[in-house]
Amino acid sequence: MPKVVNPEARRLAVTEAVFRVICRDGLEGATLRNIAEEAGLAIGSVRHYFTGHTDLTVFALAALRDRVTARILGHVERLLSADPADPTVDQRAEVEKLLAEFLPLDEQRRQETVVWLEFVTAARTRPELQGHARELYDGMRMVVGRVLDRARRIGRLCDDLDIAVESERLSALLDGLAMNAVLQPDRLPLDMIHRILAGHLDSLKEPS
Amino acid sequence: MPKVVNPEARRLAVTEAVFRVICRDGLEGATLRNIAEEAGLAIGSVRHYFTGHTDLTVFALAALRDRVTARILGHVERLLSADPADPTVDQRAEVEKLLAEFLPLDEQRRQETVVWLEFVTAARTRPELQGHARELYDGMRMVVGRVLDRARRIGRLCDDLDIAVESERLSALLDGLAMNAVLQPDRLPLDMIHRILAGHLDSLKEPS
DNA sequence: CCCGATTTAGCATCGCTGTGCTAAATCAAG
DNA sequence: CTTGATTTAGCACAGCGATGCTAAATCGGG
Repeated sequence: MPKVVNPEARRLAVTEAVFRVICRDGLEGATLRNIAEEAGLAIGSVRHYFTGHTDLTVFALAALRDRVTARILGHVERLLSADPADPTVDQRAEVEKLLAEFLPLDEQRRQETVVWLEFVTAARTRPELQGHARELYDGMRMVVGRVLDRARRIGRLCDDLDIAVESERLSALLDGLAMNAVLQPDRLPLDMIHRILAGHLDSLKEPS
Repeated sequence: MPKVVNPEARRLAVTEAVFRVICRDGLEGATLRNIAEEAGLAIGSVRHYFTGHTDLTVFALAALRDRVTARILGHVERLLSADPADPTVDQRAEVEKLLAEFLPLDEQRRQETVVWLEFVTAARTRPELQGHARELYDGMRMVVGRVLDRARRIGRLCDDLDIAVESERLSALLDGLAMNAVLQPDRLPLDMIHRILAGHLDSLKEPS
């Protein structure tokens, strides 16, 4: 009987409007009115799918987490299931490709990085965001840790390195690069980012 | 004839109230009302020293830049003027101490780091903050670059490293560490931060 | 004492926010 | 076509923001 609409699709559409607004005006500018306008809806319509501003914000952060997780996990599967002895796959290149997924190297990842930065900084003073923000933090450490674990297993990681420390160091480097690439794009061109990541991986590998 | 008051001191006092409010509630909570209350003044009094909210914000960012610059520059002078041949000074330890000044290892630096993070992320969408934010960015690169330059001159830097790349890599690592230490203090304890920095410096030094 | 520039305080306005609530529009089923 | 649940739209309100403007309080000099 009712007008038929896919509610989940609507929520996703609104969520993408949220991302665009945050990218343009920051989380501070992500008001219900701005979001509704960006989504091409009336404010009342948006409120039909989200009980309030907090709900919408938390939902958007969860959606970001899902998006990032899905994108990264694809690469993780591909890397971790690869045969270390297969000469046709360049293990080092695969690792570099995987880790580059955490960096804003194209428009999609740039948008995700901006939204991520806005959310995690806001989470410091907004308890309702802390949970998902921490999930993003932990998820990244988990992935980086697995990559280093695997490198050690196949004998490509320098022996005198502590994986716990190196995992945190590499993660912090990626976070810092992502942040600076987004905040000062003029000062940090893409090829410099690539060279930094490559140089860091070089410093981790077992001299052969 | 007038009531005598040191205006500059007043402005500084208000600025410190701004820092405290940003630390507690984020830049979003740094409204004239909140700041005036934190400073123990009436809103009208604050407005006597700052023409508006924008002025106050920009002034506070400039004050942060001055504070950080002054603190770092002291260490820089001490390090750069030290005699490389003097066996009583541990060059490596001095460098580590200098770079640690960029990290939130005590309450003062923690507050500065929080305020820094709030400002630089906000500067992305607020043109009036871009200038000082960029000065902070460039200042850090300059200091780190000088440290690496000096290390190379005294033969303590691995020969096959590019200073421009390593300067940016170390800066990004410090930024990432600072950010994560402030946003996820539970996950990144102080001794881990020290071990990461120490490990990074180890990876840069010329094997002797 | 008292004058007056400086400093402090506060009122009034306007714009924007989130949100409770109501009402209209839509469209598949009967 | 009629029906009615779903969806869309929007009004009204209270709260908080910045800010133009006015008025009171302060206190060193004459």
